[in-house]
Amino acid sequence: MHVNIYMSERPDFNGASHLAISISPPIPESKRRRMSSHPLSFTPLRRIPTNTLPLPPPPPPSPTSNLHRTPSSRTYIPSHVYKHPSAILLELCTSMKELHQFIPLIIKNGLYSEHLFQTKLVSLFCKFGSLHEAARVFQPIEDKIDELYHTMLKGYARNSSLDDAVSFFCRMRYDGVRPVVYNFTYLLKVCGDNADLRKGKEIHCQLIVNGFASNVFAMTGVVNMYAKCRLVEEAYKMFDRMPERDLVCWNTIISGYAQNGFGKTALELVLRMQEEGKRPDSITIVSILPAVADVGSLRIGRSIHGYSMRAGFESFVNVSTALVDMYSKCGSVGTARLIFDRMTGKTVVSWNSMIDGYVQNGDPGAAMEIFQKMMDEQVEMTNVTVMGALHACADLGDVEQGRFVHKLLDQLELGSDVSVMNSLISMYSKCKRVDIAAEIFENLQHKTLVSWNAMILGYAQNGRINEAIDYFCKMQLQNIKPDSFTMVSVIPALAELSVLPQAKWIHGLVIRTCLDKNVFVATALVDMYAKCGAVHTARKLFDMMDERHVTTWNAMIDGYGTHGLGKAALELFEKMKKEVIKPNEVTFLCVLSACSHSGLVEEGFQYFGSMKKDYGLEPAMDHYGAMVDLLGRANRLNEAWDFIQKMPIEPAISVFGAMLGACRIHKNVELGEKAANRIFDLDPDDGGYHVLLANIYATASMWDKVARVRTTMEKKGIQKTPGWSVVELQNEVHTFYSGTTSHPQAKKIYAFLETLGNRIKAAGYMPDTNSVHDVEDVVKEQLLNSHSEKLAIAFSLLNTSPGTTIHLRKNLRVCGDCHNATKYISLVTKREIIVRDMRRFHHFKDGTCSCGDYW
DNA sequence: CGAGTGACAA
Repeated sequence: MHVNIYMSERPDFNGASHLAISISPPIPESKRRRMSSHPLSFTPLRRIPTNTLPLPPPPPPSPTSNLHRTPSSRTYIPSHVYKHPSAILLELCTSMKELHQFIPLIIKNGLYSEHLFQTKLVSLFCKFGSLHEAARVFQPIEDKIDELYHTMLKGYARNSSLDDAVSFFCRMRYDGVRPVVYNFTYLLKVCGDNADLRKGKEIHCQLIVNGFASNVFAMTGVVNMYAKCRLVEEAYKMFDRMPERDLVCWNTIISGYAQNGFGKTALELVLRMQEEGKRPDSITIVSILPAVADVGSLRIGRSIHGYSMRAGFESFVNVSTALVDMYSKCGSVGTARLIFDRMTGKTVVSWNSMIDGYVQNGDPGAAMEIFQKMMDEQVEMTNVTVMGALHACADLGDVEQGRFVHKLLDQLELGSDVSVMNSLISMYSKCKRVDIAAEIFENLQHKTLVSWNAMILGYAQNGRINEAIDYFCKMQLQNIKPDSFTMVSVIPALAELSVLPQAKWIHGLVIRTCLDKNVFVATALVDMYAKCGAVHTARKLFDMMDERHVTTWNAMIDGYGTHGLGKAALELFEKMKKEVIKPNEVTFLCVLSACSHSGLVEEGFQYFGSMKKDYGLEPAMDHYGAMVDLLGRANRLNEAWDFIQKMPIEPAISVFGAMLGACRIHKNVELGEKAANRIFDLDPDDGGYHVLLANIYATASMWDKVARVRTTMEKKGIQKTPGWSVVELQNEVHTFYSGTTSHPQAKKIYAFLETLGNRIKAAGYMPDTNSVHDVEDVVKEQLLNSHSEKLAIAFSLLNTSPGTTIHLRKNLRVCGDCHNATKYISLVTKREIIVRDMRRFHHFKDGTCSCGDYW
């Protein structure tokens, strides 16, 4: 190392070692340090070093030179002419190790007691992050110059806690050091970074007391501090009061608005700054582009892009990266890619933005390609990269790629990053591997709220409702307060359970945690109440909301639809249009399904047409499926089949599935076979549709064909989804499967069903034995009687007091016989029975059903 | 000496 050689040769320092100090004027009494803790407090404050070398004449001041700043009481030394040797040496230090090597040499040269050296040393220790060593140098110095304090304060502000910085500032004041403006700028920055408003305000006061209230630097710091504490209004007040405002100050207030979600105001301020003759620089652009993304205006984005090009900012990596981000957030991922490809010297942030851009635009495959390319080019990744890649794997549902990224974590030493671990939990959950997600979650050392949320959502989305609710309770036992995300995960799980008391419980909890005003949470509640059969409660909640999202309207419309209240659904849709809420694809899906459940065929067609004509929404597969369902249920099967033939896109399984379902209802074997064949071409192994086809044959007494379907299923090992029904009783959820005998009350239930059977037969019920074959009529009846739905109803009747409404939920569609039987049961027992099946609600009352036998 | 791009869970 050349520096060491230089030192060992004992160079000639030209005697300029302490020029700044030796010619300084005497220290006024008022500035003397209190050194009560030091036994030598009476020693002269500024001793002249004993190893003084002969002084050269002071160099002439040069007006153009970069001035070496010292307090005004001392002489300015142009740095290019003169530099303190210890300063030169220390400037060559690039690491803590080198610094430690230098110190003995400097002590040996007798420079340790020089102020410039001391200050430089403190500064370097701070720079390398060792405040402890900096303080060890600082503490014993007897005659501390102001700069030493300022340097030490800077160190505390940059490396340590805000408390340490502030208390050091107090000590500095106590020691009689006069604060300079950059003491405040550093402190304000820490207050801002910590969002510590209380301390920020104190510093602000101190700043005023010390006469910096009109200083641009200080006040920019104040503006920034308030903005970072989320008080943009206050920040603007300070900004507005400033007598003069430079570019940095404008940038500060603009990014303040942008970062607090006021993109529009930020953009307006850019216009105003230009009116005041300030040209936006690259930092203005980088600050404003996220605001453009926030507003989502491609037009404004393009004009800012144009400005940047004219101003020559294109070559700045950060500007280009911000452009990539802006374009992809405005939905123009192609343009983002063009800019990305043209960039030279991409940073990891650029790569990350491109990956996230593709993920946000629903192209996880392209995101993974970029990720692959990044690995090929050996760009060093960050946790953000990995999170983006995991998100893409999750959207692809590709566990293998997800596992690959997971393995990469250990090499990157990101295995301890909570955010990354949370992304892993989400990825595995979305890839249907909740088991792995749960393992990661259990092993996670410092679980955050987000970890819990990800885990709860994972369970909820994988149908493991009980675990979702379990974890929700567990997290509260660990004193972790749920937020809106938790609620939005757990409420749909309860909606799936369809149990009213639990619904009310979570609603209460939402109110107690003050989350009831959150649109997403409130929407989830509306949806949940509708799915629990309490559609009117849902509507009350809907009406009480101050703010409604499209999804809120969708939930309510769908709620009416599944309850067979087609008219109410359409009225609400019209109201939505009047309130100028733009319906989306999902809205139309809800509307069409509402029409379908209520037999409103003409209305359905009208809305289907309006979708593209009035709203420019291209019908997707599900919309075609809904139309086939609409025609099919209304027994217009031939029209439905024609409709499928005329579809502009290749019909998928769901469309033929709707057709097959309609054929089952209306007992049409010919079209049913056609639809089934198309389904089995597309997916030969679906259990549900095989059963549906078998049922069609059974209804038509085509037993040989029934047998053929059954054989095919057995050969291929296709499983029929077992039917289940659930009811809630005194905070316990009871699940019944067909023919179950394991329930503690099983004997009682079957006995009760027998007497009940006689009662409803007396009222006119005829068991639909047609759909069962090969066995005696008595056995047929027994088979029908063991359907999960009847078991659940019997159980509820046995265990609730007369007059109580019965709610039950089943996974498949209600079968014809159960539907008919339930009508009679509601009549003879004078009970209201609400059944939620796979598709809709059935309200049984006084011998009729709300679906009007139309399901 | 003050300003600045990406960011986990719906």
